[in-house]
Amino acid sequence: MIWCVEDDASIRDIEVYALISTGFEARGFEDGTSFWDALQTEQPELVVLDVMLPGIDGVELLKRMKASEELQNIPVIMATAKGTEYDKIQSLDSGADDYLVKPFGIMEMVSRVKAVLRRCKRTQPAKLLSIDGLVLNPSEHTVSADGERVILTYKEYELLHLFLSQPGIAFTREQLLASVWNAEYLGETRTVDMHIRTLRQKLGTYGHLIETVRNVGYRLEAKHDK
Amino acid sequence: MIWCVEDDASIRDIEVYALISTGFEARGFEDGTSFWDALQTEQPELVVLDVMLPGIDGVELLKRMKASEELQNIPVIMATAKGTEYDKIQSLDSGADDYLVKPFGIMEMVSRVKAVLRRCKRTQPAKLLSIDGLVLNPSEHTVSADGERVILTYKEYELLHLFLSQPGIAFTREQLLASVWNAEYLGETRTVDMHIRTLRQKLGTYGHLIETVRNVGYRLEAKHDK
DNA sequence: TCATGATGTAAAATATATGTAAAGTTCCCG
DNA sequence: CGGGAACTTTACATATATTTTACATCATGA
Repeated sequence: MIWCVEDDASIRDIEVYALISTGFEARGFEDGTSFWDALQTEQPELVVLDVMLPGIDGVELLKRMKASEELQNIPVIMATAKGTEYDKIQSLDSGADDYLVKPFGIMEMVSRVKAVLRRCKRTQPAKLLSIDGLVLNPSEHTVSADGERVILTYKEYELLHLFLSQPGIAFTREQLLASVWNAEYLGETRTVDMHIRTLRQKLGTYGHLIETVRNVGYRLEAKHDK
Repeated sequence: MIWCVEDDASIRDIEVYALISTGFEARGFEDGTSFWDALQTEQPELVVLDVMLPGIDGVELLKRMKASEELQNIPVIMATAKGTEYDKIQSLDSGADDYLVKPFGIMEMVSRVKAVLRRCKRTQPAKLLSIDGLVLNPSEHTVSADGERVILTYKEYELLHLFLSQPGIAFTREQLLASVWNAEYLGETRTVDMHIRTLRQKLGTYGHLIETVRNVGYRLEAKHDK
């Protein structure tokens, strides 16, 4: 969802229309106040923000966003009137991710939106996978049980990652081998069981979450019934 | 908070209004005495000061401010009547940060206020990235461990910068290559490991903060559990 | 209950990633 | 040019992860 804050209705409509026809979801705001109110309940992926606005101006809105823990990670592109050199620099200093100088072509805006989103995607904190007190953090590549760090090897981590990403569903050994290992193993071997064992051990109490499905493989029980 | 000292009520109101609608907090004073009194209890971020004032004049107020330990760091923009070259020079000599020649456009004033604030912001201490006694100063491009300067090469610095900017996050070698090196990465090589090694060495005790995430890459441990 | 196949367990054997050192390369600066 | 610093590559050592082997234990159905 992209939000465009622009007081000129015709410009705003073009922006929103262009973004929607490019495949984004988009929504327009005509002043800083309505935009700021909406921010309190919902957060967009990116904001295109005009500097000159009735009510609260764009630079002030930008500063407020960057001052907020929740909002500071939302990328912002500032739109400034031509020639306002001070404004341009001020915007960047306040943490804008890019700027547009009016009058700008609508395709330029779209491509800058894409560029900024691409650039920021890496920085976005990945969400956590968890069940009860068992938490897996993909971006940190860490696992903790009730706050205690659990050191896992690569395969153990990958197994747990797979289980947590689809709790409750049973995986055959072949599936596990295909996901965590790359190739296929021909001969029957106890490799998977081995790793399941060490994983269970390291998870302590939470090891019981990994159930064995006889003749099939393993599954992570969705609820902790201990 | 911006303070405007101006005896002409209509000009003063426009100034205050323009600043407020730009997002600043602002307050007006009609003479030098009330301004000076207020300075004793509260300090603004910046002052727009008219030269011609009833009671104490602007240049005199400026000199007093610059003579005061507490007040000398408050930036001041002087407003001088057109053609009074003498006032202009005297203002700058006395330590004004900028000046406006009457009659000035209200947006010009706002722009100069922003510009001066921006200029002063640079002088203020930059944001540091640190964990424990390990400090990286982006504006100085320096690193120190427990106060001791650590000399790093460019790549080492960039690596540490990346780690410190996102503590706890695990970076793959590909990500590190993409961030610190710009190019793409062909074939397996030990370059990253090499730089991690030298970085660890130079950081001494703090080198332990850089953890290796087997099969993935490296991560800066957020807490120092030496 | 017993037989049987599947899974749990432990330790040894193997494979692999990373640490380390040193040699080779590039690039910059006088 | 020449010297040096930073960077890259190579080669080997070491630590750790993974796989195998062998056997114990368990669940299930006749």
